[in-house]
Amino acid sequence: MRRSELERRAAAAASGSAVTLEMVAREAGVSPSTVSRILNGTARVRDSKVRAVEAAIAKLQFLPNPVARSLAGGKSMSVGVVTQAIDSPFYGVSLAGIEKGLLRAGYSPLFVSGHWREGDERSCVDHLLSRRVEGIILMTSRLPDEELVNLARSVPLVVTGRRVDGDRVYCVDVDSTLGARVATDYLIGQGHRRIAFISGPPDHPDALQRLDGYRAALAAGRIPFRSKLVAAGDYLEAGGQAAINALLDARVEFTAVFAANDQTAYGAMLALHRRGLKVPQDVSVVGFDDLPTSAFIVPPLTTVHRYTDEIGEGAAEAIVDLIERRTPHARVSAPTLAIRESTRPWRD
Amino acid sequence: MRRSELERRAAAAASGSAVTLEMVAREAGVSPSTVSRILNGTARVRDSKVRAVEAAIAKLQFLPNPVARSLAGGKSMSVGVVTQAIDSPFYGVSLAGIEKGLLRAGYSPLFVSGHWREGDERSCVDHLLSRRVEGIILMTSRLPDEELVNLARSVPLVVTGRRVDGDRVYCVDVDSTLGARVATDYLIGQGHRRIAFISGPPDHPDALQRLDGYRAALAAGRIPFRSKLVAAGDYLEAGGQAAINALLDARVEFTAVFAANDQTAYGAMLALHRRGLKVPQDVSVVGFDDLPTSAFIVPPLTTVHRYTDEIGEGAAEAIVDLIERRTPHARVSAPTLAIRESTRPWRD
DNA sequence: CAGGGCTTTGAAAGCGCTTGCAGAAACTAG
DNA sequence: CTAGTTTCTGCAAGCGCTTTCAAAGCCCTG
Repeated sequence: MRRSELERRAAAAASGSAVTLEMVAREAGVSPSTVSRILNGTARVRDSKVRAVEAAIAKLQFLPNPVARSLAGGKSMSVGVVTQAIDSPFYGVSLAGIEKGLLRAGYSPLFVSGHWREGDERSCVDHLLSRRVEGIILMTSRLPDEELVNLARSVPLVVTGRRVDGDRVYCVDVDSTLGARVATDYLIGQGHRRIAFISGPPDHPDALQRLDGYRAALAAGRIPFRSKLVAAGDYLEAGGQAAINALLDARVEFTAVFAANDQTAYGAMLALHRRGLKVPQDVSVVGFDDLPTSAFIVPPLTTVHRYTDEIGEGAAEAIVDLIERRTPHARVSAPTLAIRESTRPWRD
Repeated sequence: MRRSELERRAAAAASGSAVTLEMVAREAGVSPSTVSRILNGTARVRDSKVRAVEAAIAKLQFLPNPVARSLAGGKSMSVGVVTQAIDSPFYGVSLAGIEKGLLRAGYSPLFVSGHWREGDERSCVDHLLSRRVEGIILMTSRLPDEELVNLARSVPLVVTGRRVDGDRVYCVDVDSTLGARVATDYLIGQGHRRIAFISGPPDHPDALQRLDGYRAALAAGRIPFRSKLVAAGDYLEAGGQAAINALLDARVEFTAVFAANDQTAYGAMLALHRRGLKVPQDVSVVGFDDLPTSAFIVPPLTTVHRYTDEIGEGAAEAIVDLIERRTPHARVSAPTLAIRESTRPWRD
């Protein structure tokens, strides 16, 4: 069934003769306007005609041309998605969620990557605008707040990974501060006092939030914050590795490491291993993100689980709400801690 | 500069007044056709007018509307990309390559996921066709050969991960058989004789190729193939884990494991660890794909490196060639072995 | 059964751009 | 300087669909 349709369509396209709305109209003995109205539900149409048109559509295997639709209706039924790295294990899951949520509502996603560069991101947005998208989802954008607010004047925006207040801007995000807090609390609860923190890139809003959460947990645990325990990472494995090496070279003592994301944690674990330190016997490690792989590395990583798919679906839902002038209410669950085997209690 | 343009555009869109080609024509004192011709280089135009139009374009910040362009010109400047799982770490890198290659040639990608399901894949293709893409890239498609050949009558195709012969079909792929051969050869060269193989899903062409390569290497090394050494995996971590457990439970003896992909290898390593076997001291492990993470797990994984970005860029290049009626010649480099620390020589 | 008020429907005018066609302009040659 | 070419360039007709506007049809009521 589906199969033959595909073939028919293929043949049609090959011969350059796609079925048009007009052909349907003729076949059904009504005017194009009527067909259009039935298709879009923009007006009541006599039942008998509805049936005739539906029959014609089925017979001709008509599929409306979205391009013509966009042009005529001024709406493209597509939304732009600016991600930073389509190949990052982290974004992948969100993107899948976005795709799912958008398709369900009849929109198609247009993915483009900003590569963490402000300039690239700007041209992505331009590109999307020129494609007449009806909304844009920005994953952890780097553009300044004010620019986003401004952009929102022309097209609704959903941003993830940071907070921006504006008229047609909606933020869907997990609470990174809370996640970091939970992770650090856990470590403290396990008896750790000297907890190193490997940060993310300092120009990343959520990296800062994670640091805040770490500090808040320390404060709550009456442990003084010591900047020597904080090492700079870059959200990548290499950064985590370098950070541990730096810490160890500086002879900083710690019994646990909280890495700002899982990739950082992987790098950290490798560095510890190379220096002869065992996880979790000598050092406990906690990550953030809970990448699919994290449950399978050796040892399985204790990490902050964030509901990444929810971010994606939530973002999709919110942008659709915004486009259709409803008030979005998408929320994502609070992060939780997935306790696995890279941590253990500490007793001095 | 860029900044202000974006703002201007935003404002324009907000007030519903995008700059049109006609406005440019008026500003430059020529007809719309002339502007169009200059834009597309479809005809010679007097120098003075070219300059006038260019000035007008710059002044008005005109950006042609791709939707109108598609409708009028019958070409959408977009190509569909059917991937199986946008969130798989493996596809990510290819997708990035595709995006890069396509954008460079002026096309935009439309990503959709088939989720490894034939039905989903079919609707993806339908969706893309309805969006009037000019070409489709299918990443490891599941559709039958004949259907693809047929589809190619309506739109040029590039398929990865398998071979299909047809008129407007081009395959870009790494040689999985060779990759598997290289990996297994290496293990044999290190003195291993009992090499287990964890396969991929049997309905996956490249999974079969990997098995072939494994067998070919054994044959070349005069080692009899033993089916007990082959365990079924699913290209995911869990499958690798289960496979090792099955092997161990069946008391199959082996000193090395060749996993059909890296994710499988991760799962295998975890299972070995849980059973108290050390990698590489007790068992050597080799993977396939060389995911970015593989260099950072403990121990860093020896694995077949495939130039995934080349697959993406090659696919993009090929589809553009096909669309523009040139003969594609994109090739991807042969896989190589990234030797790291999950393997060691074996002496009985 | 005429008149009023709704509902249903078609004609036609676009949406912004491309392109075939034919007239205008610019050259060349005689 | 004119006829014959070769270049330019504008007009107008779409691409396939949406949407306004007004005419047509329908159902009541008095």
